[in-house]
Amino acid sequence: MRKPDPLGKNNSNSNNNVPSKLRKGLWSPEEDDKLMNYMLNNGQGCWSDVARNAGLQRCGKSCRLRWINYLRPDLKRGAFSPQEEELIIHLHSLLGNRWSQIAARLPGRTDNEIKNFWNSTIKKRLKNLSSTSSPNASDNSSSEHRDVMGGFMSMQEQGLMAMYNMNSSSTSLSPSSSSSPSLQSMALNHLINPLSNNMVLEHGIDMPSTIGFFNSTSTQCMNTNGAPASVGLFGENGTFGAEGELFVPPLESANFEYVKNENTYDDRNTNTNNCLFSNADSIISNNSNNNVNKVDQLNSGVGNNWVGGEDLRIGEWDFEDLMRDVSSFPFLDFQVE
DNA sequence: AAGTGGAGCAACCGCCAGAGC
DNA sequence: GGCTCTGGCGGTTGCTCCACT
Repeated sequence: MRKPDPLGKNNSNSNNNVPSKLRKGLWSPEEDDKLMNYMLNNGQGCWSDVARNAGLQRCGKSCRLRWINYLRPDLKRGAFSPQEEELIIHLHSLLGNRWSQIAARLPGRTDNEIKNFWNSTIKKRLKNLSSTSSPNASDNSSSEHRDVMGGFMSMQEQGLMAMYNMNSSSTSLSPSSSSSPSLQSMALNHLINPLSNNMVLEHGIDMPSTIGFFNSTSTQCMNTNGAPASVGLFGENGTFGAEGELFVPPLESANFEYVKNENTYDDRNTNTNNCLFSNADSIISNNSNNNVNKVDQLNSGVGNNWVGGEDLRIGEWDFEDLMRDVSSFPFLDFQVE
């Protein structure tokens, strides 16, 4: 961690337009208080205005980061649960280093947090595993393999680990070393037909019949065989999904307003809001309203909407369902460059 | 007790995209 | 179309803590 820079000496800011008096380094408790109070009273606006109006000698970007990664009231603190770890691995295998999109599916977690966790912990485990695995890891005689998290690896992951092992001699095991999709993502992509927006899974990957996905041009939630899935149909008014059924939104879906127990959730402006809803009462499409988040909505969480008053919490998710569905869900918004 | 190295993590850096002029 | 500003994102840095020797 960096020391606070009370005199603002260390000021080679990347933004050349920022005056040199701006502070850098660790945030002091006083600065945190200022920013927190300002955000709670005024809500999010232009971040450079936030910095100025809150009386902070910080650039807007710094304020934004501090708020998103540390001060936001809906942040979940503490160690990652095994379920979260497993979900991160699954999502990373699908999305690569798209931390913000991974974070969008982990309520209360930030992209920075997940990125740090991956780089410091999971990557190391994968590396250790790849270095200790036999070179013939792709020769899977058994149907199930224990993965690094102690759970059973999916078919995709077994193949991915095989790719890891096959490539470990020629690459530096760097799924996070570039902005391109990770090795896992690339491996996974081999399992997905890239020619169709419907992305039919190949090679006998099992697709749960009760879960569908959205193609990029229609609102129809499809099954792998092209038939409508049993959940996830958008209606003309944007509502969909029977109560109690699992809905998995597409990554780059339209903005939604999540309504639960009369608490309206303003899900705009930030793409850290998309969540997997296991028991949403209703979800209303919300494409037109670009209002700025307001204080009362901030109090119920800008970014992810999982705060003290909300009765839907991470620990209450059906992670078993979540993992099963996510692991086989062909998210549509990523491409292999 | 002192030194050392790794782990964890907050924050910065640099790039990019979109909006506005 | 070009420029500037702003927000967002992924990669990286560097500081602190802590276990180990």
